Amino acid sequence: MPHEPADLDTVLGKAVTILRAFTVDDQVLSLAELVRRTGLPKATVHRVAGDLVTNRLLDRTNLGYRLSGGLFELGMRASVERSLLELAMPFLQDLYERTHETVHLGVREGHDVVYVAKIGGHRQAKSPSRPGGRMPVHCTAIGKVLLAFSDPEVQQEVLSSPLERRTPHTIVAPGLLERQLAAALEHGVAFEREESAAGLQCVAAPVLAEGGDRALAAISITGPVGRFRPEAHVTLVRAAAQGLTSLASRRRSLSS
Amino acid sequence: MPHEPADLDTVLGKAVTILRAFTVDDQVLSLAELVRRTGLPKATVHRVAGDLVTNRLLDRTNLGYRLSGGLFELGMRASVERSLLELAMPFLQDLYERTHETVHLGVREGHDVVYVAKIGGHRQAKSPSRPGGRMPVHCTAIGKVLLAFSDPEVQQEVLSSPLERRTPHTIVAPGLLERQLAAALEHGVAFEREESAAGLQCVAAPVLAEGGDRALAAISITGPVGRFRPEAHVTLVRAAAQGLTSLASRRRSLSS
DNA sequence: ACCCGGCGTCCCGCTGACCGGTACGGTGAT
DNA sequence: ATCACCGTACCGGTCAGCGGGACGCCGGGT
Repeated sequence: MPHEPADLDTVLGKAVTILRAFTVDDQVLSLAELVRRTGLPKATVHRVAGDLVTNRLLDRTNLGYRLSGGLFELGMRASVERSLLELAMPFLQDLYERTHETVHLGVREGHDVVYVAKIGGHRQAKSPSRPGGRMPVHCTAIGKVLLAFSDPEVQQEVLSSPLERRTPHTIVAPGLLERQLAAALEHGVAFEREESAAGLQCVAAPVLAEGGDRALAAISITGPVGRFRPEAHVTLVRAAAQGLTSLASRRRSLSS
Repeated sequence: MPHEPADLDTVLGKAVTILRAFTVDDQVLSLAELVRRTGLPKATVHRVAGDLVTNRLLDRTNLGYRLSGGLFELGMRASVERSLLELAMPFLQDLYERTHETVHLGVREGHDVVYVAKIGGHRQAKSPSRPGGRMPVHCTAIGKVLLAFSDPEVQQEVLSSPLERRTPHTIVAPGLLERQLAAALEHGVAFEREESAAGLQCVAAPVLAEGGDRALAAISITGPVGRFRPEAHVTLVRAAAQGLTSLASRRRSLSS
């Protein structure tokens, strides 16, 4: 259940509906555009958006509304991603410094992976991912490894739902995908070869929870097909992920 | 005007009041604790918090409520800090790699600086700053340089308000502070010597807006008193900040 | 055993905050 | 001029939200 449409019969529901109408690419939306996207009556959007502005969740510009800095502050206090980020930064840092390729940290949320951090230099491979952004689990290395180290039920849940094809190389056959998940579970790494975006390859390793069979998060290294061979970095990602795993086990940051 | 108390006579006001009751250190709050902090009636908090949970802005654990991952996603879409972060990462990255000291990116919001990013390694100097966190402008290098490159009115506004003393070295004399701001404006860098936390020093340089007289953000390098000399890194921060300045001028991400 | 303080949950009748159809003024394209 | 589309403002009906209060649960002090 990715998007429960939120309860539109309550102020709060309308408010978050409006907030969620903003995507990563659309930074600023006009009132009319908000009306279009949310399906709410114009007068309502006008009023609620106004309230959101006075409550500092939205900014008003001459071009329209946009998500405010206050919302950024709030989001950065979100406990799980916050502690994760804090613990992980040094490891991600190391990885970047040794490879100079793009490094990701992500968690699973439903059928998607949500990127918590992304580190890249000036010449980084141009990937569609963004911190706070989402990608389908089945077409990314991080997603696969997260799925491999999930409860079998959710794994089945994902595998049995229709798999979106992002590129010609995206794996949509559940059988093949299932075999890759098994391999990922066995070796503690997953790969991706141009399955989410053309010209990109990835390796990913899991950050494990206490028991060692469930993943809290995953780390990946991404590079362009030419210079970058995922196999060459297996030990590196795995080491980083394991380091983070042992560090995380010493902290409380889980729960349902 | 740091904290307009939000309108408590509206659902939305109550909701954000509850959300803002969470601080960086208090990741999970019980119902009772929320009641205490917000001053709202217990029944109200119970209901609104419940609504926030169904709207995926809060998580419910057996220990209490906490800010959810959905809020993190939302916050990462906030336009200004988002584009800033995206553009700045490579520069921050470079700075870290060359110095292996803690690197910050921050913006000003009222009398505080809000940290947008923080990069540090395993052995980083332990500073009180956190991404999404706040510090008073007058006791940090970033804050000073941001203030120096602000409208004179806001500068006066800050200088004429009581300045909190964080450490014995915190500058609370408006006169001295004013002189430092003038120097920062002239040289394009500001310093801090154990003014926000014991044992830490900083250099910061401004990322300038189109006109070149107002700062959008600032970059800083932080290190421990022993091995770290701020003066040694002046050219480095300044170069990074200028690089980012020219990059930012080619993008639309300002406005009031 | 007993009580007591603090917790989370639930109930329920009153009321004013929210709703959204409707109308108005401005602006740019045709 | 005309039109389409925008943002803004009004306003009366009604129902969602309100919060005092009561309840059951737990743990710790006596």
